[in-house]
Amino acid sequence: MNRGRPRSEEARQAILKTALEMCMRDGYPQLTIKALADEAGVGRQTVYRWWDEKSAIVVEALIDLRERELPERFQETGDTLVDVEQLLATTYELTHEYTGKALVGLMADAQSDAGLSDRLQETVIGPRRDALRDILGHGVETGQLRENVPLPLVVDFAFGTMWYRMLSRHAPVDRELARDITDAIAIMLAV
Amino acid sequence: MNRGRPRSEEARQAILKTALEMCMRDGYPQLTIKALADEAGVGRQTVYRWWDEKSAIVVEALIDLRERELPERFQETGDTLVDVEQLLATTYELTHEYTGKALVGLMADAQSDAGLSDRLQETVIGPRRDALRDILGHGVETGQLRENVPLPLVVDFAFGTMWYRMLSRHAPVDRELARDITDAIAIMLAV
Amino acid sequence: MNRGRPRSEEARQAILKTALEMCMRDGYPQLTIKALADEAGVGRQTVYRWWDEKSAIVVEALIDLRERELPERFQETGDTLVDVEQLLATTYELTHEYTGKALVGLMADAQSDAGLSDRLQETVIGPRRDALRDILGHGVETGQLRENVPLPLVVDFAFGTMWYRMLSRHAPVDRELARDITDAIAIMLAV
Amino acid sequence: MNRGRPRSEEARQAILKTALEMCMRDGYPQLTIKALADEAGVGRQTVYRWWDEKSAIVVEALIDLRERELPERFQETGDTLVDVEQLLATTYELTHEYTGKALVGLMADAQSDAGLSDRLQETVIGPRRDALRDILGHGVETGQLRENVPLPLVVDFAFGTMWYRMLSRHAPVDRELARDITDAIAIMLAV
DNA sequence: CCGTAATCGAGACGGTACGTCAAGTCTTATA
DNA sequence: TATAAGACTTGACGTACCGTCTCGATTACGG
Repeated sequence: MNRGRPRSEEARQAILKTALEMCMRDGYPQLTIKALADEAGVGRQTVYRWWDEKSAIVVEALIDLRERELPERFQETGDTLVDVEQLLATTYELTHEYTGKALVGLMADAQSDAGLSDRLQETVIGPRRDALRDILGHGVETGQLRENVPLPLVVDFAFGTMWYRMLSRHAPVDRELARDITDAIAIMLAV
Repeated sequence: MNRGRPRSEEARQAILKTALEMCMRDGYPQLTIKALADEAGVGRQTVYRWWDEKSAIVVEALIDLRERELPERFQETGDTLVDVEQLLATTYELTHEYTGKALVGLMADAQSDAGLSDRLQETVIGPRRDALRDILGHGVETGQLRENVPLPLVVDFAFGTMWYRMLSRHAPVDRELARDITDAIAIMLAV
Repeated sequence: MNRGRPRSEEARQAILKTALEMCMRDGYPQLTIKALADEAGVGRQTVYRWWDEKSAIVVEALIDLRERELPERFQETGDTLVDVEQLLATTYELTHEYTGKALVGLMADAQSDAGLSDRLQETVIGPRRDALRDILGHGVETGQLRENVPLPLVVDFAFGTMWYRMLSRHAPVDRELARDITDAIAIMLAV
Repeated sequence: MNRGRPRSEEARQAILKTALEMCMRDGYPQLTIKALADEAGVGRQTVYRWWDEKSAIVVEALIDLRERELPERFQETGDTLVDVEQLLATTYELTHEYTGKALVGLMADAQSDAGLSDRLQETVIGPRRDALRDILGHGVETGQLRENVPLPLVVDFAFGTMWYRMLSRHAPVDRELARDITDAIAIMLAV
């Protein structure tokens, strides 16, 4: 049976919230477990008891954030190009403002951590790709877009540009980019 | 007038070579100054004398590699689409095989290091973009490609997809991608 | 209220014991924090957490030793000359055999460290001087020694000779010296 | 035959002078070869070419100083007690003001360097002892002092007190001490 | 309502890499 | 050949964080 003191939800929230804040403020590499525990007002052991490594903390924090933020920002309309632009605008904004540094750090860590790579694929990369692809696929089905175009490459275009700009900062990641990409997709997929 | 013992070119080469090797083998975060010095058979102080931080070492190593490898792999033909595919194929291969992990690590570090970000822009990101844009621009000038298409976005497409795939590993970065991207560009820029 | 994991008395003892051993064996200058930590089987940080500098470690080790060794070796008899000789013999032996190199090193360090100088005065030099002076003073009070002799200079004689010989090694510091010095004091202070 | 550039006497003097200055100013342990060479405006190799270790430099500097200073400060009179006091006063002053820190440092180093210990005995400790002993011996011969007193112990008294006070700083080493010690010797050796 | 047991914050533990400093050696051009 | 300059390898310095441990104090549940 359940015995002993139950896990403190308060501590969990404080850790996740502080982790994201520190990522945004100082950058992912500067987020250390020690600093995180201190700033969250939590014992270091409490962190290690529930998470193996700092990437796991940040991933969980990102999922929590997504579940809170995405639904209330994005509603499909059925008009493919409108939905695409809306999805991209929402994704770009959320990623750029709140989770950019954290995600780049996670991706970098994943380069030498296959498990983390898979987890990111399942929880962050994949769902986003699926969402965009579903919209585009629906557009093809309803005749709004033409067939015989490799949709994965179109998805790569939309998200690849975002990542590329976030990494190299040669151009902004904003609402205007969402429109430009949508326009380009419209041309490529014009019936 | 007296200039003292000259810098050891041997040590410099050993450090740069070892740095790239360790990046490829173990990953950028696992490349520590101590391990690098030990494996290069060099005093730790010799590393610190010439470079401020490990990112500077890796950047210099990448530049050296590029100067050695790029010229002998890529020759322009004048046929825009051929040149584009050749440039992308060469860039994809070199980046994916030799410098991928190093570049991802550098980009991640650059998220919280403006100086490094600028240096990467000047030495790695910018030149690549310029090379592709020049080829595309020449294609427009010679009438091989149509006008009125935002070339920067096309460049984002080509390199963004590469970065996106290198980061998330959802699809390969290879010669086939170079052909697919070139095909897509051909469609977007068909006269 | 919560005080965390308590300090490890085991580690403390290992550090102090090893410090004295290394001083005796290798000499005070050769006692490095790193070597001390390694030989004591202790993390380096554990040393730095509790002591500012190596002199502080050695001083504490000397105090601990003195508290263990002195009481069981020296008991006053009331006969001034006997007590003097016994105190000197004990001090000479303990100093020469166990703590000589350590004390000389500390004294040398104290030349450019006023704080250390004061601490040595309080914990090592002063108490020794007081002990001898008390015995001599008692001898004067009880009429065993004559008055009107500057006792501090007599104390300087007894301990100065010890230090001088320990430093320059031109003659031994042993039981015979204790007798010779006591004889000389007997002549100087004969009633 | 002699070939090549001759040794620079200028450099030698600069090194010895600077070594003593730095000892007095910063203390013997703070005198590093690097800092010495820099402050003397001399190449580091020039130091290592002529001296094995820093103690050798300081010993040579002390000998040079003694040869310059002692003769012009001390002239024997034939009156034993006057000569004793004059010798002690001169020695105390010179040692305390100019060479104290250097000598303490050397003595400390000599604790784990038998060669240095011997060299100090020959060049610094021994000659001083001999000088005082000669004066006392002459006093005995001429009947100014009584026989049957162990002169070495008297010498230990005079110089031991000086060292003891220099080390522990519990009392000054000055002209007054020279008089007090001379008075005590006068009592001990009264005919 | 009392004991058992898992949690909590705190902080010491043995490690490892950091970036700095000086050691003693070497290699250059100049004198 | 000696010199000033300064790069070389080496190793200790003192610091920061790692991941583990041990403490008293805090909460739940089951007997």
